[in-house]
Amino acid sequence: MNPQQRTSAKRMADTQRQRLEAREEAILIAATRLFGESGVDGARMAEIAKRAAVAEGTVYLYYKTKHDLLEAVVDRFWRELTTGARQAITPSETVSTQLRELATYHLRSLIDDFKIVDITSRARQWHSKPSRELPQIREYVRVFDDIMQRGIQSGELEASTPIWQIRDVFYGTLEHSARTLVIRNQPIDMGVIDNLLDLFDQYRVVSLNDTDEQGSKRAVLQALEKIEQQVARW
Amino acid sequence: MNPQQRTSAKRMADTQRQRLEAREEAILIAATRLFGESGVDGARMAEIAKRAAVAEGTVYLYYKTKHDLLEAVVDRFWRELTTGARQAITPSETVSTQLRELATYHLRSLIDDFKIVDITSRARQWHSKPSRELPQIREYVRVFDDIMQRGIQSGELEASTPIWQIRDVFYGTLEHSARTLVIRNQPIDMGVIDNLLDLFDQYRVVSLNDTDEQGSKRAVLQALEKIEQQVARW
DNA sequence: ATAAATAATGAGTCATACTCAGCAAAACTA
DNA sequence: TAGTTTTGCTGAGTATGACTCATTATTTAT
Repeated sequence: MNPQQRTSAKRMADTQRQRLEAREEAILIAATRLFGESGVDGARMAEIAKRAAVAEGTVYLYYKTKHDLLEAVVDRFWRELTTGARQAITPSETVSTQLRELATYHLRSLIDDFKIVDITSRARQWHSKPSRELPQIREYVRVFDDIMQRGIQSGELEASTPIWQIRDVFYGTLEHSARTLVIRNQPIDMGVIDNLLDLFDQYRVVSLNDTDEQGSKRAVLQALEKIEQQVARW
Repeated sequence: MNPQQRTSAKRMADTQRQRLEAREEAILIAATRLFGESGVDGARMAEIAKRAAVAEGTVYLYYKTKHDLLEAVVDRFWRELTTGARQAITPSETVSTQLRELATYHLRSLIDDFKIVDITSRARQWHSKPSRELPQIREYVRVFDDIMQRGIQSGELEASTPIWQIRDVFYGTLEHSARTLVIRNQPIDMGVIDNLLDLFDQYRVVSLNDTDEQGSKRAVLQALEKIEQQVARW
């Protein structure tokens, strides 16, 4: 085989690979659309194939089952969300502002693409197998963790509460709020984000000085109540 | 028709109605079990019928479709959860304690019956129809609202944040935390509840300002007294 | 140009949610 | 209590839609 031929063959192989990837992408997009329109159960594999301009059997060359396809759709969605979230955050900003940026982006996305978000839970369920977290969601969640980590390292945030608990407050609240808003057919409500971030003040390191009399008292009170809770347990 | 006969007929009608209800209940229980074991897609209508000791066709006399049955299962679950939650709350206790009781009960239930909780989202989805809240969940949520309402009326809680936003923090956080714990195969973690209730302090009307020095002191004193009471008990 | 390997097709298979004609039991009538 | 009507139950049968695979088409290798 001379170099000329090898180059040619390689280029061909490349375009072929691109063709395959384009086909896979087309199927994924068609599935995303139809799942959104008709729900997972309402979506017919035949229709997905038709919209992707392939034969029904072809879909099965790329995705072994309907559930596999569903997983791929959901995975892709969260991957794109991760990219979007990272872009929505201003690197130079304070931790608190970054959290606000992330919260806003997240809530808006959840509302806009609520159908896909709703379908996410389906992807986690596979017959009797235990519910697991999808890899791409774990990746998405890291965007939050990174911000928090930075806050802790800079001394802006206290590190006494496990980060996963704070994370669950953050994402749990936003997801629930998104559902509430969608069900009520309301647009994004910044009040939700203001409220959430007010709560997050609690994780801020506040020093007990004269200039913050209220904060001091609150801190003392909270400390006492924590003791009370501990004692109450035993 | 003499009274004797009417009574007899009525009694028969009653026992007949009971029989029907027992059958319906049997189907519901069989479905709950199997949905939990095998997931919604893994559960076969034939198997549900078999476990309920009825013919497959009979199931369809009580529930028009599998999805209907699913809805009934989920509805029943949340109805029982509502009863349990109301029982878990001590009427004479403070708002803050009641919230803790509810949070603990809720988190524990979510973890114990995670399978059914996970299935709840399926009941909301019906092909392309928009996601809606199930009636019984709306009822369940009232347990929380009632506590909050009482807190606002007694002046213990401030009313500036819309109650639904606070509710979303509460349930959203607990649901997310439950998922985290289940996925990690961990038992209930009281830290989650402590953290959540610490956050809820923000909604408490604590007059920690100059103009109400007494109120501040009273709050601190009350906290100390609670500790004293707890310690006295042990 | 030809063979080998890889990709695509869609008619056919199979599992299962759901139906319905026939049967059984209960309720009513006299 | 026998006959009649009404109500409830049954499970074999149907329709649908996910998935398969023998065949055909396209690409790669020589």
